[in-house]
Amino acid sequence: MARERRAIRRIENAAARQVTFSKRRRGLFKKAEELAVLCDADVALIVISATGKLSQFASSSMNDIIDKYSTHSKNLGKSHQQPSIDLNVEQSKYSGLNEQLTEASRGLRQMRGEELEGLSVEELHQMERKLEAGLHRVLSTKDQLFMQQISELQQKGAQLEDENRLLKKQVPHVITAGAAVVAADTENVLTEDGQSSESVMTALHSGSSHDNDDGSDISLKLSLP
Amino acid sequence: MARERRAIRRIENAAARQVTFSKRRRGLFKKAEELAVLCDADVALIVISATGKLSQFASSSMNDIIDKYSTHSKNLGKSHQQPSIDLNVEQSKYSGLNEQLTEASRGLRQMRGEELEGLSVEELHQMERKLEAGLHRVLSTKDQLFMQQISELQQKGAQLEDENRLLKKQVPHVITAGAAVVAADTENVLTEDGQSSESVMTALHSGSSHDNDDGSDISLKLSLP
DNA sequence: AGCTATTCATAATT
DNA sequence: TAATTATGAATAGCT
Repeated sequence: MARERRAIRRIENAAARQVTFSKRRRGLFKKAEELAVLCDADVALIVISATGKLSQFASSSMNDIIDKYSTHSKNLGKSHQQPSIDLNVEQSKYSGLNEQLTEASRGLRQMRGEELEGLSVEELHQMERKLEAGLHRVLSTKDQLFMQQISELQQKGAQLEDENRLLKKQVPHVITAGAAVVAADTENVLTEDGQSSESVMTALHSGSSHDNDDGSDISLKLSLP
Repeated sequence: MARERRAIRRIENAAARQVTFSKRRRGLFKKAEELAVLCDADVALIVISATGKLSQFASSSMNDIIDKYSTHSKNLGKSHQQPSIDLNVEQSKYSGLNEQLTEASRGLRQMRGEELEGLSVEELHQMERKLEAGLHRVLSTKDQLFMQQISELQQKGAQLEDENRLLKKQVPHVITAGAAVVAADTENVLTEDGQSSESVMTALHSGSSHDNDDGSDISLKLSLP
């Protein structure tokens, strides 16, 4: 697209290939995001360089989108039902989460308060969308934390089971009357959440009515005139 | 890129949005493939339109690429020894949930723009309230299921630990009879991955307490009066 | 679906 | 590696 057209085949020169990779990757991610925003589509993009470095973009939750893909392609892709933890990735959307939420809070304060006169309908819409996005990410993250916890508990449980099996082998005759032999095969569920936040129009309430803990309980209400 | 620059925000007009979607999607896929070919990279692209239609591109095998993504994304991705999990059975528990979500999403999409012409403001408000309530129920239910699962797993873990303790008490007595070597092996098994059994309970709380690096810590409460 | 006028992305070069 | 720039591509608004 410049100076001269370049044939679309593998660039043999490694340095040139790397340069082109950087440039085109940036462009590709930009366009992926633009498509998602402009057209309200779910977009997931994964790029792994020849050297193995990963970059990714997902308009919502990568795992949600992959799940949808799996469903669509009927591959019965249970292979990816594993608890998903897509943190710590280069382009992770979560890195800016707190920042965005801070911004959202400010926005909410503004909306609640007095300075609404100055905002146009379009600005309100935009704000609404930002809040939606932030909320989506929060819910997504909460789900992931849940899933992660469940996964960890399952692993620990499995470990304990193994351990117990071993111990029992060594104590063949010493099974005591009161030992709680747990039927350890109760269901373990790992189901991705059903994409709850495709768009949360006006109000959303995570009903996590649990005092308990993780601080991820969100209660947000946004309403437009 | 033409006639006039278009701001990158959701295109409100449904028809225009669809047209732009088609055009840009084609361009995006083209560039994805070009990047893969030119730079010898693995590229996976999934696009799901607002109406739920899927398109995809993968430079090699979509599943391979997703697997690589998963590997990259997870620190804990080594657990190929998951306890026998029957996902399919449990899926049924969620089928109703997903249905509700699908319905809610459809409704929300409708509210968002498409076929609203015929509805009065009052009807819209009513719809909004319905959806709000439905969403609330869905999220509530989901959270409760999560919590329930975690609770069950915790109980199970605690029971296993008790059992484990009991067994351990008995093992030393048995081994004095003869099998010292076996006992040593047992110790090793227990500490195989450096994770002691006692940490089962702490897993739950690990998600919330630290606002660390990964940005995944969410503790935010937004509420309007 | 096609057709341009424009803007954008980027290949070559510094 | 990061700019610069000339040029080919992509695409927004129309029809």
